[in-house]
Formats: sequence, C-alpha cells, structure tokens
Amino acid sequence: MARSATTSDVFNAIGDARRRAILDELISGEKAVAAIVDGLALPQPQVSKHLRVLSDVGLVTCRADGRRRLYRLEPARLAPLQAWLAQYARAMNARLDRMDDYIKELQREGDGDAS
Amino acid sequence: MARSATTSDVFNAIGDARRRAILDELISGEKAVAAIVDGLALPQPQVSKHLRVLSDVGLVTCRADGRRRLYRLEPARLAPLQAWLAQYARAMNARLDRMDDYIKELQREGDGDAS
DNA sequence: TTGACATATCTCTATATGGGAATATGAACC
DNA sequence: GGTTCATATTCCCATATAGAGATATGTCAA
Repeated sequence: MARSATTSDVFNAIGDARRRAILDELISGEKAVAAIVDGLALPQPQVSKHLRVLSDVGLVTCRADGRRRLYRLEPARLAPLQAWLAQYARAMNARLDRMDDYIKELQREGDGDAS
Repeated sequence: MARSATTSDVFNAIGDARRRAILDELISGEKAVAAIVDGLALPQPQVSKHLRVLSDVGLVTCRADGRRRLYRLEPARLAPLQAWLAQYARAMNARLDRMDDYIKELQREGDGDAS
C-alpha cells in the first residue's frame, strides 16, 4: 500500500508546510481565499486544494460572503495534537526542562518557521 | 512534484500512525527492535524502516547493546510541534476554553488513540 | 570457523499525493 | 441574458512513499 491519506487526520493534514502556512495566515482572523493567495504567493488552485484538506479535517471552516468565501481557523481541532504531546510531557518530566530550553531557543532564533 | 519527504521534518515524521505507535512504545523507556515488533505486531523490516525515519528526524536515538539496538525517545525533538501549537494557543485565548474541553473529552474517551 | 540470533537494507509494486494548467461553478452587476 | 470577479474542480504527471518479501550485515556463542 501507499502512504496514508492526508485527509485521514489532523496529524497528516499539518504535515505539509504550505498547509501550516495557510493556518498561520488565519491566526489573525477570517480571511478570503484571495487574501491567503496574496499573503503566501501561491497559485489560487493550490490554496483552494489545501483549504479543502484542512476543511475535511475540520481545521478550518468556511462561510460565504458575497462571491467570496471566508475561511476561519478552528483551533479546537488541534486538540488531538495537544493531547498527544501531553502524553509525552507527562511521561517525560525528567527531560522536560531540556525540552523547554529547546522551545525557547527555537522561539528566540526563528519565528514563523516552526519546522 | 510529489509529496514532501517524511524525513524533512518532525511534522511529517509523526504524520504516520505507525510511527506514532512506535514512539508511544518508547515512552516507557528504551526498547530493542524486537520488543517494538512484538508490541505492535508489525513486520520487523517495517519497524526498522520507520525507526530510520524517526532517527533521521532525531525523534529517537539508537545505542548498541550486544547484537541488539536499543532505541530511545528524544522528546526534546517534539519541541517544534509544541512551539507551533503554542502560537495558536497564544493567538486564540478567546477559544482556548473550548479547546481545553475538547482535549479533556478526548482524554476521557479514547486513551492511547490520540488521532 | 560455523551457526544462531538481531537488525538493517534492497527490490518491487500500488497508491496518494503536490503542483501546474485549464476549466467549471457561482455570485454580483450591467 | 451577458460579463466579470472569486473560488473550486478536473486532468495530468512526477515522485515519495508504505508495505511485502528476500536478503545482507553484524554480533555473539561454541
């Protein structure tokens, strides 16, 4: 068999850097597709396709505004990720401090680049 | 072009449910490949391949013990994920309560199944 | 050295994708 | 209706897998 489908779950959906970029765009609030296209300098069809994937997983929702579609982030859907990470945090208290250092380091140097 | 490589970053690496299962196995501590194979009932070559991916990304490290290889989790490498999520938590305080509810709900029903 | 055990790698196939380009759908306005 | 703008969908291709199976590599024991 092949790779599992991106639409299967949140973990796969956020695996793509572009999709993360789109989500990042939406942090500041609802946006139309064109705004995302402008912000990321990606072809419109690609943005639409990625939005579809994100939508299938529930990470974004869409509402019509005239002939535009306004997309909005659904941060609650990131919960599975958060929950998964929490398992590790719980089980690994011993190394958490080191993890925190790493986080701070990342936040200091890069900014939007969370990869 | 095709999909981006799984080895490119942590986000892709944990996109695969089997790889998450392997990481979950390692939460309890260092384990040999055979132990993981037994625990997950996966073919040994698959486990080795997934371990390779996880290793490339730094999520696990390996040390030799006789003819066995003991793999160990490197939770610090989950930091990019944590940092990425933190962005959303920061920007979305308004909806955080709802997110917390979702998390608690997930933790209540499923347990290991964080997908 | 020979043999047994533990793990890694190689080969092969099917499949799901990501990106590009063209086009279809849909809404507002004349 | 016809036109224009905004977004979604379809077609096509190159590619990176995941999984299966066979085999190579490496380590210890006798």
